[in-house]
Amino acid sequence: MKIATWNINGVKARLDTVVAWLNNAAPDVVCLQEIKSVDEGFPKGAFEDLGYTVATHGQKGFNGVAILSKCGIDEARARLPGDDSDEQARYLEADIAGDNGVVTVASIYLPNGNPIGTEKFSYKLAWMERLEAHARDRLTLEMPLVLAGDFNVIPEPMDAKNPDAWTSDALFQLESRTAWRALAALGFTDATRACYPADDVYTFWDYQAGAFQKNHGIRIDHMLLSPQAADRLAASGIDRDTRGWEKPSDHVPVWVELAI
DNA sequence: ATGCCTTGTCGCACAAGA
Repeated sequence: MKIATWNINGVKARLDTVVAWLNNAAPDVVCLQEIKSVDEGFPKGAFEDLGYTVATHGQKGFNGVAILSKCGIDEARARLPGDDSDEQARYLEADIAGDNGVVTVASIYLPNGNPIGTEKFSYKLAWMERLEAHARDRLTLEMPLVLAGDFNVIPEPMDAKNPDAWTSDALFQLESRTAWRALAALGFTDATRACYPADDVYTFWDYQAGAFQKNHGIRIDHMLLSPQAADRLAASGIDRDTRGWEKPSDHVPVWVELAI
């Protein structure tokens, strides 16, 4: 089962690009972030025509996540537990059956948190605490689980072309990185880093100042695998070329191939 | 030091992104 994640920065602006990539990359399951659409406005039919079952958790104008699956969706659950007053659409998980078992896949759009020192940063950290608590719960099931999405965290200096440029950014704060590490330490495998332990691999390049041309990138889109998912990891990759396409997202797809 | 682009919005500039 090939599972991918991609922050598309607006589904309406990106529909043709996403469809072209789907035809090319042929993933079985896709987690999308920043759809920037309400559920009713999501172009479900365009994806159903390609054989995908579609689940969305949308919001007007900002945020919004979705999951596409060629293996159907047994059950989908929106919203991260732990704060009923949180109205931002940033979490959706789905149970998906493969040929050799069921996997739970989560599409995550973790808060950016900038600027630091504001309620946006404390919201990010609180959200990460809720994510850790939920992940802890799910891990007790001892089932294949994939946490996929835009985590808005640069885990290590090697995950940025120019780490010094990010020292005062929420993505690279010690608190953000510590929360990421605590989450991973529950027993997850960072699939990209496991497959590319020493390479400069990035998933985001800013639209501004020719960042992609200078390869001024950062790695902030991640796929965390529970032990039962990591045991079945066959391959992973980053579809960097999509950043050079016409009308690109500022993020690129990240994927894993699991024997499920 | 600042803005650099891009998207969506009851637009005719602005917020938010990272």
